[in-house]
Amino acid sequence: MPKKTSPINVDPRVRRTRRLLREALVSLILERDFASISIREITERAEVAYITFFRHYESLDVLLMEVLDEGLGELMTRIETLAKQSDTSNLETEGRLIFEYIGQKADLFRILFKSQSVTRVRKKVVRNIAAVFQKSCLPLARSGNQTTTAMLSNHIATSLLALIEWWLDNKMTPAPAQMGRVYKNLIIDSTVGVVSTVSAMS
Amino acid sequence: MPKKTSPINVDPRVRRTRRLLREALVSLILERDFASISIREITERAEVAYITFFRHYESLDVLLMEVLDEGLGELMTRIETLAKQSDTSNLETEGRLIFEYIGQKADLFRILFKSQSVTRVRKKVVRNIAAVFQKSCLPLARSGNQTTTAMLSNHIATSLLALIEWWLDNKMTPAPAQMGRVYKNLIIDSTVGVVSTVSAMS
DNA sequence: CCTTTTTGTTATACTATGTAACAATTGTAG
DNA sequence: CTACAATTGTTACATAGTATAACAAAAAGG
Repeated sequence: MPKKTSPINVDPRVRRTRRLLREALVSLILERDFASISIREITERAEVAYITFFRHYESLDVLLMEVLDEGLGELMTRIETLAKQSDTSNLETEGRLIFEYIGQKADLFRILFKSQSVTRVRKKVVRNIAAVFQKSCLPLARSGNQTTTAMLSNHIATSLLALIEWWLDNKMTPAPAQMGRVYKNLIIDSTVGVVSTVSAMS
Repeated sequence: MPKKTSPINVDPRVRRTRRLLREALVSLILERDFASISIREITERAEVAYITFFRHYESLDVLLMEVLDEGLGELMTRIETLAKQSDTSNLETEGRLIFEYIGQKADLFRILFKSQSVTRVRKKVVRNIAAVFQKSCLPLARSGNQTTTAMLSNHIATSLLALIEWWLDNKMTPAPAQMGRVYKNLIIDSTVGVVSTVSAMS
């Protein structure tokens, strides 16, 4: 197995520097606007030389991407198992698990939604989630129309993200168990319920 | 009637300058990223002195706000009439009118969704739309729970915006008439349908 | 312990923001 | 038409951030 995929052979100084820069960006972005954060400020908080930043990242956006990728990968795998559920009770349970997970990594998701100038990242996340539902969610695939399935999976993806964002803004109430029910009823069931109606379009 | 609300008494040079700056920003933002656009570039394209920008706007964001406010006001009034519809056929018709209107002012809405660093503007728009539905959409108000109505109106607002964004990205197909039906079935009816189920939460 | 790699220090070029003083132009009122 | 007022243009300058380079210092690895 190749060692390049899981870089454990990295110089400890490099690991330390990159970790310090990530942590500095996270702590800053939770304080104020992403747009107002400079590379100088990040390196100062990380207690690292200014030029060191450019030895690891070509831009601020790349660092932000790395920070988000830290946790979004796990979210995607959870959403995949979510999308494959067809049983009613499992659907609700998996919905609960998603919101419990988000509650644990709340800081990370606050960054995803809060940081301005990451519309691009958000769109990418929406596309990924929509693709997962388009593949895995069987009731949607049953409607022959290509445009319809694309539109409905986009609806599910954006609705899920919007629900997560609202939940974070609403101090994470109601509890995850109730949010799991909301996910099932409001997002999945109601969308699946209109497949036959909407897919009758030309 | 006060003249301050509709400033017709403005110096024609001021009107001209502000119009040139708005047009320059719009043409630039449709070409590339908002983040990469500088004030210098805007003033050059507008054929206006650099310092003149600061005589009218305190920042680039303020100019962007003015550009968006040009057209979003009309959208909001249309959405208000949309939210008040309870008749089934009217719901579909008003949905069609919304998408016809968006098709006409497509450039403006592309700016709303495309321009990075306007997450703040987007959130504000969502809040405004959600407030309209929370007030006007009677079936939602029937559920006593305050949290539920806030969540559902947020769901409608974000779903509508996401559907508009998807429609613009999809080259404005299907036609507005079909999108009107989608609006009715996917966003309104399915949301109203789960009110009783979801509002049974604590 | 010696070599390699990484990091820190310092200097520099470049670009953009934002302000100020003064001249030139344009609009307006008499 | 003229004189006054307001706006705009020109030039200069202070500040801040990006990005790169050369060389010294420190840390990692054999």
